[in-house]
Amino acid sequence: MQLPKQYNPKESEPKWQRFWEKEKIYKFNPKSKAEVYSIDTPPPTVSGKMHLGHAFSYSQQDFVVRFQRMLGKNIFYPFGTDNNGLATERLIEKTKKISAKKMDRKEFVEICLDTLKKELVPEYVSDMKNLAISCDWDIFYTTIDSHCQKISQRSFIDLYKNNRVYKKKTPIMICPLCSTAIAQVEMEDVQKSSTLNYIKARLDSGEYLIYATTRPELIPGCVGMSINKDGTYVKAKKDDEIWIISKEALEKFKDEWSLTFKEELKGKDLVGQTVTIPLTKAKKQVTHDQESKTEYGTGIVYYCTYGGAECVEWMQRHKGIKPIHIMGIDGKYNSFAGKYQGMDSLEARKQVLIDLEEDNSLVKKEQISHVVNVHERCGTDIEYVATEQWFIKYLDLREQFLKDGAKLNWYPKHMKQRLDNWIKGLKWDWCISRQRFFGVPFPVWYCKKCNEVILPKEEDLPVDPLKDKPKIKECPKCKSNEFIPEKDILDTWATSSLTPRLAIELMPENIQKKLYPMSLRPQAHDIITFWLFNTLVKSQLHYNVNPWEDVMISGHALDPKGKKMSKSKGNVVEPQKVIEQYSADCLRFWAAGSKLGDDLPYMEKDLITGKKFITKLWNASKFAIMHLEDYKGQKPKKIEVIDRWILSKLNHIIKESTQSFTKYEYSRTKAEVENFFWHEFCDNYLEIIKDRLYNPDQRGKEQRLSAQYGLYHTLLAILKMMAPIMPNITEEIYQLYWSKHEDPKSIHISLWPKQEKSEEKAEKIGNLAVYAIQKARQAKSEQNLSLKSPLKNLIIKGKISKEDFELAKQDIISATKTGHIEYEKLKEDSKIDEEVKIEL
RNA sequence: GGGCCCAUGGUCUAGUGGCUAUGACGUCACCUCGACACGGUGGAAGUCGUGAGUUCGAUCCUCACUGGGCCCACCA
Repeated sequence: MQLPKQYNPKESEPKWQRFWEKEKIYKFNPKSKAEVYSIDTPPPTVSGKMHLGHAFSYSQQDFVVRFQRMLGKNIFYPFGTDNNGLATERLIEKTKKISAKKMDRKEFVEICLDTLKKELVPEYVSDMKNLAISCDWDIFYTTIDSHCQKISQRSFIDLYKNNRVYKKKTPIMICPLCSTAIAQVEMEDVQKSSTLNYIKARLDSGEYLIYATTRPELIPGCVGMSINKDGTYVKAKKDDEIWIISKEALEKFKDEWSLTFKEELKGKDLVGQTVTIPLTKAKKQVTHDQESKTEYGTGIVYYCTYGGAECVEWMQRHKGIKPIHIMGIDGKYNSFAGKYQGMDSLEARKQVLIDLEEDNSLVKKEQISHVVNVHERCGTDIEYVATEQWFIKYLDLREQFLKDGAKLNWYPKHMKQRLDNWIKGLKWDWCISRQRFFGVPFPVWYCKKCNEVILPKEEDLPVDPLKDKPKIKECPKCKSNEFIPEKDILDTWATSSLTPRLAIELMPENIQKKLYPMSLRPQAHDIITFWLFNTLVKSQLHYNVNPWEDVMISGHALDPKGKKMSKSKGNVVEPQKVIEQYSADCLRFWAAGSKLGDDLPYMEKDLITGKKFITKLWNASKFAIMHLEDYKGQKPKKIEVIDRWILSKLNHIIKESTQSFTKYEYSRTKAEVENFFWHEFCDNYLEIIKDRLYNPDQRGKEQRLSAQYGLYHTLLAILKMMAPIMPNITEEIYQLYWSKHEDPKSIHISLWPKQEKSEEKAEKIGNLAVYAIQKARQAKSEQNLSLKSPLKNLIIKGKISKEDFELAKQDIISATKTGHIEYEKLKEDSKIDEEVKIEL
């Protein structure tokens, strides 16, 4: 058979993609009795094209899925996209140049759905297919479709009925500029310079507390003054006034403020006193708070509604305190802010500082630099405002979640710590409501009269309360017939935490039982605390069971210098271009180069190595197929010792790579097979058997058949073991020859090579032969001779018997081109195991 | 501040309580050997981050430190 001289991935890869699709190679078979292996595929957020990080982690999960498929399992490998969140909303606003705020929600949602369906999702899926991801593309969901909306809403109703959700007025983060609630993930840390203001507040005793704040403008919202009861404070004389600050603060400001020390006191002596806040003249209690530190500022802090997360927490610790809501969701101060009404924080700050100065209450302004949370989109400082929000109650279950997390099989193990860490640090219940436009609506109406919550029946889901009316005629409580729809939408995580159900419920009910809990959740480490945890929570709350058995956590793709890739840095590598230039197999080869969980810098040299590997595989296969043309799969009566040697070595590789792959250590499998193929198989084995293959007249027909046998089985096993990593080139070679002799119509549904017994004796003989051949090569190389130049004499000493040596003798002669060969058996107790002498 | 990971020839990386520490890229010399010059053979290159401990013996185990990365919290 005449094979093309070169392998052309540009032709080959699309050809096999079409083949796999047409032949339904990756199709889940609901009727099969084989063991099911189900994957909770991460639904990527479709905000543009597939990026390198996706290519990296989806390749890694695809390696293990392909391996499991080759173990003969029935693979349930769905694909979904996550489109219900903010990312999509923003992308559509940007690309379509529209504003959700300024238009009808219905209309906006229509545009989003349409763009997703026609443009974003198809392009993304096509990228995934080009990468040879082996999902069953017919099992497809997108988190905004009605199937997903239904499941998401059902989840909410279920939790509501089990008293696991509640609604509460509580502070949330808002962006005053965008006039909307935002989530933690939408925040960014920025180092900003700011002013720490020292302000004087009069105690009823006539003495003054000096407190420090970067948010003086919140003075109308002040709810309390706090100190640390265990801290040491001092009274100091300032002109004719007595100032109270912490001992540390006195050290700092003694000279600057011309203070004279008067007496020391404990923080607890201050607790319970009443203090008058300047400007507003409001009277507040001095209380203890564990977070008040004597070393910061003056050791005295005022708390407002709301200066930041710490104020929110303070309010929670001090139950009796009533918040004073001075700000609306637009960030503007309301009537509770008195003369500052209508201003935003920046304007108010200026005015308050002027007023404080006039009031003679401003002691000092200090320039500081601190970290501020800003909205990543517009850079505006985050504000906290109290609004009505829906929560899932789960803080009481933390202990249980820790135990559930421990029951998962973690790959790699240490990633579990991140989940534990997160669960232990949980302080809030899970806020699932968002004041946004594009997403899954809450399936809730309220009775206009008595505010009773009205829920739809499950069979009526999904509903959009803004469009749909409740099916019931009147409120079951007060008989009123007027209802108000809930306008909020569910947070994206409330839906994506249901991905196992979203996928499984695409199957008939009798199949669903086989699929849950799922076998594997593959994902990257950055969202363990969100996606992994949330999915665990929902599964436990709904079904009392973990959603999966194994979790496989992959790392990140980094730029060549080991830095994060980001558009703003301009160091982004586009996987589409890499595939175009090198092929999907090369990209996957690179992705297989990192240990599971490790980050991996993108290095062009690794792509080149992959390309060379493909070429080598192609050339070696070309050679093999050429010599296997007349081979009919028969087993020779006697297998030559060198052939038994390679088969025995192969067995070790099969054993190790199977073990590695079972533990999700695809990088080891790749490295082991790569090394075995290149150095053992090509460099040694192929060179040794060439003579037998080319010259059966001299070496014997049976001896040639033995070489063919070794060649056939070893290369086939190598191809199979590389197939999960490089599905295209291995399929190409398989189809050129092996598919005509083996049953499965694709290498990807062929069975993973089985480990057979190793032959220790054959290995010893073969190893000695290879050692002798290497010595001969070395001798020739040192003399700058060609490797085909003949040797005069080759004397080999070793511990194998003379008879055993005879078995490999002819192969050694032909591989070294020696004119004469001698063998001497070393004594068992000899210090050296082998020795080779060469005469050129 | 809490937690986790990493540190091995110029670069990236494998690995193990003990034999000359893996491989790739690069580099140097040679070789057109009937698959492959995107190749082959051979060579040079590493005190396995620093310090201490456990041990007969540590690159591997323990502790501390230094540097890099990640996650979480974050200071009025």
